[in-house]
Amino acid sequence: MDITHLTDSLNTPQREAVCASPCHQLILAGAGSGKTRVLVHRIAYLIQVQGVAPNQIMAVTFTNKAAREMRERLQQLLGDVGGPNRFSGLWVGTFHGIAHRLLKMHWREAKLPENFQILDSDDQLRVIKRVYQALQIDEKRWPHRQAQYFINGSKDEGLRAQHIQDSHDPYTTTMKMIYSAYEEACQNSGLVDFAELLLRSHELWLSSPELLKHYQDRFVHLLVDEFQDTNSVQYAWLRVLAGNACWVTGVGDDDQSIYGWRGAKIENIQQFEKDFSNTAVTKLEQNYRSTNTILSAANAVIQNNNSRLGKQLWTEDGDGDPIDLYSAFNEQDEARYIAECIEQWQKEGNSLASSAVLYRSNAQSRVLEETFLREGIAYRIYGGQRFYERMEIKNALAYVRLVLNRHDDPAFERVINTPTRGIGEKSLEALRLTAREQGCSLFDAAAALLANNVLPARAANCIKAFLALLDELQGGIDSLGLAEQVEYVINASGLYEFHQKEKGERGQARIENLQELVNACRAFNAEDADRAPIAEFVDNAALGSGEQQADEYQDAVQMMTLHSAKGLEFPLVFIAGVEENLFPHKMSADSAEGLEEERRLCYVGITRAMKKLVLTHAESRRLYGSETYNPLSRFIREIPEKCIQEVRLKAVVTRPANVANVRKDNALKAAYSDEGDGEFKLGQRVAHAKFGEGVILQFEGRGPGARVNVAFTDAGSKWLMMQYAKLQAVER
DNA sequence: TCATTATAGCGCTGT
DNA sequence: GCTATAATGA
Repeated sequence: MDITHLTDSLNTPQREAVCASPCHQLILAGAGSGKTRVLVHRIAYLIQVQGVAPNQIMAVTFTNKAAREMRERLQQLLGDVGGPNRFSGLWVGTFHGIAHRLLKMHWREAKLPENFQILDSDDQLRVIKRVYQALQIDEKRWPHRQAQYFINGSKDEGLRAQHIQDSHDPYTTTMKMIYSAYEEACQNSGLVDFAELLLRSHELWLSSPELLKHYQDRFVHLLVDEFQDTNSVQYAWLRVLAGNACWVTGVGDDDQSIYGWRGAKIENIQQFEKDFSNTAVTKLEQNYRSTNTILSAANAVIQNNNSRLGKQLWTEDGDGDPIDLYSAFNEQDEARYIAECIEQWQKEGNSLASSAVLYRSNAQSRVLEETFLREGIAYRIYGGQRFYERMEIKNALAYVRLVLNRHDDPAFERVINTPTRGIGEKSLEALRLTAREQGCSLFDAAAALLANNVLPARAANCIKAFLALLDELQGGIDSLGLAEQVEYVINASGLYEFHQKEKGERGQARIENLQELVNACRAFNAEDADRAPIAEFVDNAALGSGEQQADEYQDAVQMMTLHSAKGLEFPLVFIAGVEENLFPHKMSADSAEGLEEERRLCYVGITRAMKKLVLTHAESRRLYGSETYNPLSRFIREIPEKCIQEVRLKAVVTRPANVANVRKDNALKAAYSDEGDGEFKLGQRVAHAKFGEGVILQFEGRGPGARVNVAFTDAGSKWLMMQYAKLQAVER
């Protein structure tokens, strides 16, 4: 058989991995070394050359994005070979998605109600808060977040509350108590959080040997992407499923392990070779993505980490452009510089979508966003406040969830008084109390209280009306299509009207989001014929796989955190806020492991860039309300000097830059051309009678009508008319 | 008793 | 900045 289409485009180590005879494989693939390509070609090879049936293969990823990409690339490779269903039965999905699928199919064995719902971390926190109330725990002494962290951390390690060692310290005792009550609350309401999906499906293997046997017999090849991100439960889950007769392929890069805080264990890579005998190890070190300069920087940075398996990326590509380093006065100036560079990039004939701005924390996106908006640069933000996490969307979905499962307490609490219908804290407290005493759901409690006639008339009427509404919703969605169902729920619940009455642009935005939700329903393709599409839609929303937004195809600058950039590549990459306390983040600075993880994150960021990398930092930054002055990130000093060129505005070069070549590139000409009037320059420190001292960021126009943008120390940044502002130059 | 409005406290990364 | 609580008004 002709297999050139599978091997043509591969280098020697890649080809060896793809064409290996059945065996356990560990592929250590550096950034940009063609990891996904190898994985996809390997699957195609198994099917087309080794005759493995598609339904004997499972491929697991971490993000929905990666799963989607793998599916698409498989389709490209195999699509025309054997008709549309050529690889039906092949399982491609995220750990969470596959675990969810298993639990849905085997809910009885997993001891879950058939219509169990997924809890996102927001919902989870709500449940925890309710547990605090029930147990009368002081949230001042034990912050809610701490309990959430404890619960998730325990689950990631495969530990139930009962497995937590009893000890005499109050911390463990309290946490164990909370964990235990939380488990009970979830079980009673049929709720499953993210970590629970994994833990539960692992327990499913252990408690149902015949079920496990079925899947062990079925899957002959197990392929796992981003292996360095697996946590203890995921690894245990894999090992059990693999059994003794399954070939496991792990693909990963220890240098890109950035989810330690979520329980990921790099050690799993080392453990792999011990647990699966005769593992063939392949290293992919040739990089096809970046210039030599970018790779040198990445290699130099990551070399400062101690615990590494050891890899050195190389490329046949030339040196390319140096890495630019821009020192901004503040975050406004930083954003302005980035916007200018992007405009220049676009003028040179590049698309906006070929550029990306990466940052350590989502809070940084706001200033960038405002600047892009002002400059008319289209942008698209990934992550941050996600669509399905918006309040109005969660409210709408809560109604849907209640229709599907009335015992879903978090959903019940969320909407019982949204829109306001006269059921306040007092009534709710009565419901909670009954639910707690009876060990039943809030819904049952409401019904019971009404039946017993123990509520004040007014509250009783309101609750009665709410329950009637639920009935009405349930009746109303029969025989409607998915989108119409959701539309109906939004209208009949009064949510639409509620948000319409909200003042300001906020309400308008929420209405638009709700409409967007209906659109998303319309575009949704249900896959599981056995389930109501609406139920599947809600689960999908909770698992975050509906992440596509409306403007997906618009040409726009891509903005995201460094974490969510993993696996992506862009010709032009900005990393903003390369400062101590921000990157590396101050929360990670006190531990060696924390710092090494930050460094790996930096490595991930650098290696996203194909042609050009720009690093920016701000000398002063307004963060969380107060002004901060952060020194340059240590990571910058770890990059060889020859790779970097410092870009500074002429106006503020008061001391010689310590890097040889200070460049006057095209992007900066725009800045030079508007140098302003006479004594005032960009970066000039000025004083204003009312606003105090500040720094000039930008000029617009000339003569008496000219305007100037000044970032004031106390008053924030303002646009002022030159002729009225009466600015005084301040000598530094 | 509930709804609305003003103020204090807290903040990383994400399935 | 946003959310959770406290104080105020209906």
